[in-house]
Amino acid sequence: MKRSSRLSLALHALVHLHKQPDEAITSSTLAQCLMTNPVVVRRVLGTLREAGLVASTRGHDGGWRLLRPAGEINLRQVYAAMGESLLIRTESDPGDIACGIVRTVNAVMGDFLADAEALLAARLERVSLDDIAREATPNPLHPHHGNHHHG
Amino acid sequence: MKRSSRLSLALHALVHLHKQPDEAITSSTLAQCLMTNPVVVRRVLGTLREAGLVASTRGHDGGWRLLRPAGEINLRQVYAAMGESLLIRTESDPGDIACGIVRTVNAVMGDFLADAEALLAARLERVSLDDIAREATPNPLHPHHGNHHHG
DNA sequence: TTTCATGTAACTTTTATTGTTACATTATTA
DNA sequence: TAATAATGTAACAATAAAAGTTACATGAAA
Repeated sequence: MKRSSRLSLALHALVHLHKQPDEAITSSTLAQCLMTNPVVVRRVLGTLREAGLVASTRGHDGGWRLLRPAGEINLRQVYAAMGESLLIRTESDPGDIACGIVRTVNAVMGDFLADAEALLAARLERVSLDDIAREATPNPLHPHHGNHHHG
Repeated sequence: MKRSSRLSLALHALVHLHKQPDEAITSSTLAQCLMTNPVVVRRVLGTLREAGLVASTRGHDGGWRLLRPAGEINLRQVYAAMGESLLIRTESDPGDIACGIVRTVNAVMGDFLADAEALLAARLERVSLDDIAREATPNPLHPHHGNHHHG
């Protein structure tokens, strides 16, 4: 795994958990699916656990499970749980703000990004984990071309 | 300069050029204002030049100028010129797409981000360089609190 | 008590960005 | 034409952020 983000790792793991609800999946197994390291999986799923989306059990037959139906988990929750911004940061470092222009650019961009953030969150809320899972195993009636969540 | 992005550097430089329209400003002078290196300034402004927003002249009394009135330059143009995405990339590396779930996650997120990108671009288009420049020298009638471009 | 799993700290590797040096190119001016 | 002052750009170094790895403690079940 090179350029992936924790967000897409999280989504990928959640889909796997959703598709195998009967038994817990270990970090090692997930790591193979996600082509990464068990510790990385624990780090990512650990933050999802703090958000109440998954649970982990230790010891024999331990591993990770979904705590809620996939239809009740939306991407906004996942994205919020990961604490990542979908938007880049444009602020300069603290030493720079002596310049009034820098402050203004930061302020304008900050306002813009805050607006945009809210906008994106509202859109993410409309995509559920189940939406993704359904696309991952296309219904024969709806072949898997790119007719996604638009609208 | 540590965490700044090329986008905010570009905006900062453009405001400076706007505020001093009478003579060209050199990379070195701008570098001092932006607290960075002349070469970095050239790199950033070089891409803005390709987009037709600024011009550079070499030799004696050379430097950088704005090519258009600040009211005709909007943030969408700047952002497009810089070739940067405001959104993070969530795609995994090519080796990962053997997994159908990864492909689906990538596809869904890709669609979402493409939508979001268009949305943000439309909003950026409504902010002009002049808007920023005016805030940087607040009109006494409109003190400089955070009444920015919302709406 | 052995085994298997997570929890987590510490460290290394990798990648992207930024900063820097050096020098060629071009334009102006004395 | 020579000196000067600027950009253009390649090549490299430094930095920071992210991911990968190792090692081991902790907890639960057989």
